[in-house]
Amino acid sequence: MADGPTEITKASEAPRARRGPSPEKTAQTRRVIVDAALGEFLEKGYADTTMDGVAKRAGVAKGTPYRYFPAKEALFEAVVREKIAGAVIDADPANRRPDETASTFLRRTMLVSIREIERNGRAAIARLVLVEGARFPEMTDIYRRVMFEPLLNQIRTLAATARSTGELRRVELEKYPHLLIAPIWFAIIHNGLLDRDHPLDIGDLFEANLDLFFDAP
Amino acid sequence: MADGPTEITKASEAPRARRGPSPEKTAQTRRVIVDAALGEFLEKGYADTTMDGVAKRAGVAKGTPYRYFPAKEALFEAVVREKIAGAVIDADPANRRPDETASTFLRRTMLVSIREIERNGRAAIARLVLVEGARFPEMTDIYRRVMFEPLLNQIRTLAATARSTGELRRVELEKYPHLLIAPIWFAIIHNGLLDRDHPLDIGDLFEANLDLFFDAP
DNA sequence: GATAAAAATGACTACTAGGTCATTTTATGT
DNA sequence: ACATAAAATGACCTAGTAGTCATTTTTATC
Repeated sequence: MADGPTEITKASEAPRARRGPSPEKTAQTRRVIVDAALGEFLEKGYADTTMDGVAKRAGVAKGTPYRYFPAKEALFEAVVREKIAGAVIDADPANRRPDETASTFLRRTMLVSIREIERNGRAAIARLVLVEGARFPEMTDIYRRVMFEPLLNQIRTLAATARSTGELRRVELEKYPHLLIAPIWFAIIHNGLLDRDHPLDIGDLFEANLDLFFDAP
Repeated sequence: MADGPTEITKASEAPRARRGPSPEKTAQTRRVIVDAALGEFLEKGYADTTMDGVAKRAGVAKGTPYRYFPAKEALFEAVVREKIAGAVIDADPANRRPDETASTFLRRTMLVSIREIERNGRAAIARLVLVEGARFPEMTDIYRRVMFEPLLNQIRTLAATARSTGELRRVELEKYPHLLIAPIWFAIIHNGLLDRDHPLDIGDLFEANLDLFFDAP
């Protein structure tokens, strides 16, 4: 997937002696470049980020990133792919404790990750994927498969269960689980793209929304 | 604001005889260029749109757009500025009929414009503003002032009124009028950027959301 | 039809930035 | 120390595109 400059020694050959800098150093360089690239992409967007700028920020020469990524596009894809991974908001019903209400469960799982979403940079990545999505449909596909659809399905399942136990009276969540996450996305674009000067507290907004479905305590 | 190629005759001078093509023709050319530019910007985004491409699409020569707009940036700004204008979703309480419930009023005003939002291209413009917003903060400012804040204020006012009459039991709307429009924005980015193949019906989503605040009929 | 003023043209320039590669540096095994 | 192979370098090449402007075309007036 992501090519490094080091040839992988085939198991069939005799493991030839390795010369030159250690693989650890190489991996480190790669990491520095990816981190620098993320910073540039977040600050300037894809089009306004230059490979030279990335190299400068990483403290390497113009040509070095090209030893790890064949083109700017590949660098971008690698960056997003590697940074999306940890960005999952999880509400897997399997983790629900016995006798825990759906409402409490959602506060313990979703709400907690949501409250960190701006601080830990995941909101910024979401915005990056959104904004560059038209140019990189594959990127958006990954995002959807990894983050989006699983969460919607978890919410749908949870809603169905909560309805059957009588905890949830409203029917809307089963048809439109989107209604639970819409305020999160709204706040993400609001805070980063629409009104940076008056950021919404994403956690508070989400809680207010939760109260609409599950009556406030 | 938007310079045309024709000098404006000052009222103090004798109104000299006008030569060359009529102002109507000139205005028409300008319109053709703006429309072509909108098309290109929507399809390719700002960075990937070329002035030559705009000219070709408009059926004019490379240099012609520059007679109307000094630079690509100015063309983009003019395009967005002129297309934002009509894109207002309105729920001005002043238009509320006597004895009309808040719920009915919102269905008659907001819901109607929302149901057209994809068809009439306003969703696409919203996405354009979002996606290019980082590069053109001024553009986003206009959007916020013209579309965003007025609507939020209208909703807030409406919520306060509906609460005082007892029609609205939930308190959330007064603190977070955003909760009413979040699903609209969510659907706009969902349909255009996240999952083009499975578009949500924005009107239905909005109605389901409305039912959360005002009990379903 | 001649004239003049504005509009339109498109070859041209300048510049930016992606990508290459011969050369140099680094680090390891002998 | 020396040899060697990988990693890193940065001058260089090139494609593409924003913006210019001398020239040509259009069209209303005389």
